[in-house]
Amino acid sequence: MTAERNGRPDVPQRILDQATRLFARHGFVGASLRDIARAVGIRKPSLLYHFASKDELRRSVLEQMLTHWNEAVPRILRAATSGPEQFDAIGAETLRFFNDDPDRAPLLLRELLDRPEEIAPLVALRVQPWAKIVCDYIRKGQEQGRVHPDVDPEAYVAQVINLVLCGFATHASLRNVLTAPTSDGEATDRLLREMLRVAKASLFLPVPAEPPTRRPAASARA
Amino acid sequence: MTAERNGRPDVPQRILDQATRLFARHGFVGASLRDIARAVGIRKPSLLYHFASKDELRRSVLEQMLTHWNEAVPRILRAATSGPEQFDAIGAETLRFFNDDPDRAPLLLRELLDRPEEIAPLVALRVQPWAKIVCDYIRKGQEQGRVHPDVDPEAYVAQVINLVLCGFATHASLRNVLTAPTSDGEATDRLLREMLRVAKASLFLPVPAEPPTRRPAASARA
DNA sequence: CCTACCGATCGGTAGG
DNA sequence: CCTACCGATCGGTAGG
Repeated sequence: MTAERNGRPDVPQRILDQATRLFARHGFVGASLRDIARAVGIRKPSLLYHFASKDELRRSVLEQMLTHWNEAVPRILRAATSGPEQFDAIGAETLRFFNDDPDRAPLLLRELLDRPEEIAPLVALRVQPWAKIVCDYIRKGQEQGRVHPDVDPEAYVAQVINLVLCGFATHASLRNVLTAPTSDGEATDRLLREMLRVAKASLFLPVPAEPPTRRPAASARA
Repeated sequence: MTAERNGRPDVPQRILDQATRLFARHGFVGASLRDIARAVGIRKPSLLYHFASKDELRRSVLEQMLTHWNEAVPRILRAATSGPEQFDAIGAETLRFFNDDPDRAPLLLRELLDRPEEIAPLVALRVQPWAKIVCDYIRKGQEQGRVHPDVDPEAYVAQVINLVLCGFATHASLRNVLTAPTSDGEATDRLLREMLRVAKASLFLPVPAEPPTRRPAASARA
């Protein structure tokens, strides 16, 4: 346990939290050690006592986020066990990860832009198990005729990652690109709902009409 | 004309080009005026003779990109006139815009992350006409039963922008997240193809089997 | 965890 | 378009 007796997290954790926030908002070079220290309520040299350099702080921030991701993966894979709403369950758990801390998507996206050669393999490693499950699920669905036969599983997964990452990282900016009349919360809802719908509709075949009490389809539509 | 007699662009244009490149690669704070000046082959004070401040240089870079976008829009809208492959034509022209200069997507994405409140309305203004056409096209398609009735046109457009922007900005990093066996060019192709497929498959209904010889289409909808 | 301080680099200016 | 220079801020260190 790294939390102190009173409710407040200990200093290293508070540094990590504020660094996450400021790196996500202003980027690695745009957020100075002074800014981060001030947000924590200490001086810069004190910060450097806990993290030997700015770059070590960056790596620690990233590592903490990937640890959180690793904790979320079992939940996601459990959601992917069986049942007709597997996809919704995986989607809900994945969205939850980015919703739990709104800094995660922009932080990851910035790292991908700033240091692709360093981050890509790191992400690949952690996303691999998740992606493999989803790809297998897709291929099985294709054999069973539930999934579009022309889906390229790996490329589909990559594009959905793009969609989710960018969707969360810029939804604060892009929701106003839509017509203004909607409230902020409503605009976010519309964007999230459409994000999931796009991911689903591009994956599944339009269900060959075999729900419980339906006749052999053909004319059913609307 | 701003180009000199010999093939080389004039100095301000060369500054804009290098600034675009370095802002896209390292971000606004991460690319110094010294770096940009050196890439052009002049000294920093000379650069500041052409652009009064770093921020003015940033605005000029952005303005040039939006100007290029404005030049692409008529081509895109012309492609959207009529014919069954409207969507492919719009897609091809839009992809061409980002392909013509690989710095455009990351530059725009970085600006959206760094200065959402400044960039969002600016993008909204320039994307509005394009988005309106696409939204009208979607709604017409919905009335005609060619497009999924549960597509939220504005949200769909926003998500496709996300997909394209992030897809181009990070495709260099994420294509290796896929299985490695493919060559770089092939991986890019797979990602681009899947990007278009996702955008299309989530939009159109699975063509109600009434190809060339079209009749009034009364039976297609219950 | 602090004060005091370091060289390097930042954006920008003076002056020609 | 240049050389020479400015104050401010950067990441990081000494020393307690």
